[in-house]
Amino acid sequence: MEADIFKALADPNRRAMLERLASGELTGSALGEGFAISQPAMSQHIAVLRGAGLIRERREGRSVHYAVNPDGMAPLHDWLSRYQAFWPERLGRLKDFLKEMDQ
Amino acid sequence: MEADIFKALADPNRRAMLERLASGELTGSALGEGFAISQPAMSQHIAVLRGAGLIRERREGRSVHYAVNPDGMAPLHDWLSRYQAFWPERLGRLKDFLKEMDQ
DNA sequence: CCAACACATAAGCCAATACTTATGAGTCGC
DNA sequence: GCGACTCATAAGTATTGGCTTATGTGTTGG
Repeated sequence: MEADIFKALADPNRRAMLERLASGELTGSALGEGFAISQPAMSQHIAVLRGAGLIRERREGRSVHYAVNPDGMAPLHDWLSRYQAFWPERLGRLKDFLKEMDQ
Repeated sequence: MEADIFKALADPNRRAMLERLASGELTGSALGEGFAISQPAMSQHIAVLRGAGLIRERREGRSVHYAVNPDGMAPLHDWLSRYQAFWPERLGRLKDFLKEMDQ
């Protein structure tokens, strides 16, 4: 699981795809625009991201709408939290951020 | 930078090494114990982790002590925070954690 | 129906990478 | 100084991974 996530994120194209999806749901062809790779390459990347649980898909007619999976990054976050002890100053900044959010 | 981190973390052996180092500083040979790979392989993995800024080293005599770099994971954390909007419930748990820390 | 469309799968190719053995460079104890 | 020790580097090999072209599967509109 965790390993699949790290592997999926190791590729810059896949990270870029995720970042585009972070702005909202997109169909496969819409997501592919701006990438200098073929449609099959995109499809394969999507398969990897889905295999890692990072995206969800919703078929609608002949197109498929992809979106970021709400808690797909959770295992990564959990893994990363093991190292929070190493950056107390960042915790402070995060605290400020959360305080702001409360208002 | 960011790309180097993701690439470094894509390998399970390197992640395991980091997790061992999270418990505290270790020399190269001590870090290598329990891994079924050769010493040069370990050394190469270490070079990748250092290249990604994830570990620091301290020479002491003929051995080298490796440790997690305090803010090496910061770029990863920053990247990940872009997706925090997708897990509000996790933010809640984190808030509780920080509140506990204050006491 | 049938042609165009949207996406997935197959198969092959090439580059990146993780591993090996062999060796190098520096340090320590005797 | 010399052998043992710790780690790094070199060079070669085998696997992995991302890309391509070609093709398959399902959907839609005329």
